Amino acid sequence: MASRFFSGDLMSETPPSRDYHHGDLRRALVAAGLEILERDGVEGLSLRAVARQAQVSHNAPYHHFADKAELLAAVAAAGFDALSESIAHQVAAAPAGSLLDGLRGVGRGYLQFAAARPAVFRLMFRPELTRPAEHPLLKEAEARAFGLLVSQVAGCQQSGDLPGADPLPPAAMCWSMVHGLAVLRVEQVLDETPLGDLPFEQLAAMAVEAAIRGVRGSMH
Amino acid sequence: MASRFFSGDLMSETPPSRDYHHGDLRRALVAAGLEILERDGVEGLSLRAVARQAQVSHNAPYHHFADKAELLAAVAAAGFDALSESIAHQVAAAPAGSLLDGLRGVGRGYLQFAAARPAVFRLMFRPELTRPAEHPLLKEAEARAFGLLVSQVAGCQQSGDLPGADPLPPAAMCWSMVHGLAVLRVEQVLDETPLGDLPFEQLAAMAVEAAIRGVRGSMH
DNA sequence: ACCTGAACACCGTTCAAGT
DNA sequence: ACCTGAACACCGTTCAAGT
Repeated sequence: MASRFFSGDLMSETPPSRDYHHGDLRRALVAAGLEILERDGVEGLSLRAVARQAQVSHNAPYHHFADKAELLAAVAAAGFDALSESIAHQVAAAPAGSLLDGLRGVGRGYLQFAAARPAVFRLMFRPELTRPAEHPLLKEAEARAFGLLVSQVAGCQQSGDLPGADPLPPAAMCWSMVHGLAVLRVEQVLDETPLGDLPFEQLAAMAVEAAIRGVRGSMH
Repeated sequence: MASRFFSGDLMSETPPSRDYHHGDLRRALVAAGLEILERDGVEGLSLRAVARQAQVSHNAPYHHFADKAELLAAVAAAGFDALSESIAHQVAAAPAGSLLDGLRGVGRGYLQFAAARPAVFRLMFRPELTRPAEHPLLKEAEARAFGLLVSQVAGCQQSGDLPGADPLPPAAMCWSMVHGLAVLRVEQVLDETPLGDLPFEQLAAMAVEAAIRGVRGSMH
């Protein structure tokens, strides 16, 4: 990166394209996509806009991605990795006393990520834009994030803090609860109801507790 | 001035061409939008495609809607009315014993609607396409559906089946739980996880029960 | 209350011809 | 591993001129 000097003129004579020619453009395009998401949201995320943001021609992306969906899948995969980080961070910060606190951390990390990066979160759950079935890297990133939840649930089951042996059904319930609130938030649906007056932090805490309670009941 | 005669005209009795010229095109466009949703999903729902489906020129919709968002808002409003019907139907079919059964009916009606009409459901929660803040008819249809949930929760609180006096927080929790599962379903996210093997009907029943349990706990 | 038809800027995608 | 530049079909939106 030290080879780039912009000092003043954006269109300098010495091309900083050395890095690009060695395969860095792929990463640059993903980074450009994330920047556009933060600035303009999913609506502004066109292939051509990403190319402009990365300062390459509008068809340069086709050397690294088969089509728009493949590019957006890479951006969404980066989003799922960031989500996994957010979850892992909250799990690590949870008190070590009860294993349920680790599960609470999963929910907090999920909701905090959605609130902090709503545009990325929205892209992550727009399969018509990312076509996950065709993009293993995205499915794997998705599976890693989901695995954090499942392993926490399984841990709670082994310690007896949660009933049952199969972690998938209770994990699905926890995911649904927390995902539902996250979606209502990032789509700004709550703003259009009387719920808009309630602080999101409070709703988030309630959702995490309600999910735990809902899942502690018998799930035969 | 040739009048139009359709052999299978669903809105019979009055001459179709006069209806169009007296404002029936609005309804025809909404119906066309719903048909396109069923056939091609949200992705196929362009203004021009709706006009084609209604057999009018591509700019005819502008006589009834300011722009694409206003048309889609009308389609989404029809969707929320259908959701309200689905909820009301399930509430009415619930056993009259416990008021909690009415609340269970709300959840069942919501999830059944999402599973039966996924494309309409997806449009309903795409505010970037419908701009609800600018379209009172949509917000009102949304409020009617949400009101069915809130009034059921309030009833349960008055009968002592649910704790608390303010129905909004528990309503938000129930909504989040059921909405989350609905979204994971209509976006086909469950298909990409091990959860795809579980039958949706079973997940739906579990979600409704988990929501009730989660909300019966103390919600200070 | 519509119609046809043209136009504009934008999009995803595909070329052809270069460095 | 890129570039320019053109092209295509599609889109939302706005005209102009008609019935």
